[in-house]
Amino acid sequence: MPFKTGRAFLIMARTKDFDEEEVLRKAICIFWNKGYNGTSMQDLVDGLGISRSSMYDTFTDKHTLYVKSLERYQKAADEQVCNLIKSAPGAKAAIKRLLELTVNDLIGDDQQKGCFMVNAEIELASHDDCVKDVICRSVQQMEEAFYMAIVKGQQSGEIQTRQDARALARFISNTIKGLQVSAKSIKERAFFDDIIKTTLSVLD
Amino acid sequence: MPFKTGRAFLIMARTKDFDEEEVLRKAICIFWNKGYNGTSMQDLVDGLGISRSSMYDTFTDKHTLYVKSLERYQKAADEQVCNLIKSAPGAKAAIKRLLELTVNDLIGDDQQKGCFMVNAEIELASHDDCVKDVICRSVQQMEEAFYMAIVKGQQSGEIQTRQDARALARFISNTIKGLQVSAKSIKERAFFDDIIKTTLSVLD
DNA sequence: GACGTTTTGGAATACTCATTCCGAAATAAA
DNA sequence: TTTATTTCGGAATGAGTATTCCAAAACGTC
Repeated sequence: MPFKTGRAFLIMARTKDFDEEEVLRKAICIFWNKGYNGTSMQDLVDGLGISRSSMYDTFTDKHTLYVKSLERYQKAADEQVCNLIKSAPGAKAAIKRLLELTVNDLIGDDQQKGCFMVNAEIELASHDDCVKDVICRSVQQMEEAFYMAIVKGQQSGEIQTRQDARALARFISNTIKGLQVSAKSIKERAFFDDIIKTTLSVLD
Repeated sequence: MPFKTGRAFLIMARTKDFDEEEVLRKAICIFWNKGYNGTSMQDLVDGLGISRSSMYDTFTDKHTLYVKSLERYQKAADEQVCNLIKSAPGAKAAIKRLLELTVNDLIGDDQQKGCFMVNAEIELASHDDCVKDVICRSVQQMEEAFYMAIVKGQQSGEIQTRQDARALARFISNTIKGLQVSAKSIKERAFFDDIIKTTLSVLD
């Protein structure tokens, strides 16, 4: 009972030694690298820098921590994409920059983690409804962001109108997913550049 | 010692109760559905229809069985693609049919297993050199099959020559990988049709 | 500084995992 | 049928798993 009755004054106790957000960032990296089934609670204890009890106390259990990590990653990724699209001079430039940045990040990662969202989709989407929901939200948001950018691009004449904007948005999303898979085993930039170049040609 | 010395006559013993190939087919399905880390030896004992000791006796251990399953799957998939390309009337028709067949298989699978090769690439390629080798061989063979078909298509004037054949082959491979990821959480045909349609438009 | 509460580290628990082992059953040739 | 050998089923092993528990340390308020 943290409150005293009568004169209601709070009795505080020991404060948390760690920053929950920072721990979550570390958890993301671990799950991202080794997957859900590939990560043990011991791995997390070793990597998060907090004790087992603090972990369970703060994040309930492994599954809850995983989903929370995934949601956090999804939110950050979505914001990044939206900001990039907003700040770019036009729709085509936005998509070009996004593809290039994605490949840069993928290639630059020595651990070859790929994309946390894609990794989760492959490992768990068909067996874990909770994870599936996060994935579907992410797919939806991504598609919608591309869709709106492409519609604008088509209105301004920057992007061809032979294909409808929805199809183009899905096509771009699909290309990105493919890149994120290949980055798991391939590191040669030329390989990715070929795909980016060909993909962008569809918009002309 | 199965051989007697002197007059070299073989002494035979009990024969295996199961067909190794058939067991391997079952193993493929189980690993394909649940992944390497998600599959326990108990799952395999239950699913393969042979005893634990027969499993270890025939396939050494879990990892060996997994790699053998993956190799078998890879070989069958490669043959299927090559046959399809050979039998199709032209390069463009071959690629179109391949994309459509792939999506049909993906959507038709109630378990939403996706592609065993892609699943393995995501789960293990960056941590398991043995698996990585199988993946890379598969990627290479697939790209090469597309490359040769596309070169022919370009020579016959069926496929545009603005992009080089290597880039187009990689682009098609990448599209397929994307589809195989999305099939893990999406089942609406329209979604996949949009991507196929847009992808094929690149060849015109 | 003392009290009441929370956090913390690490031991303890209960379970599942991959792998090994062993005795009994099966089989082909002698 | 006997013999030599292998397969087979299931129990046994030992390491690794997620989770719980507890006593001691930490801290804000009194």
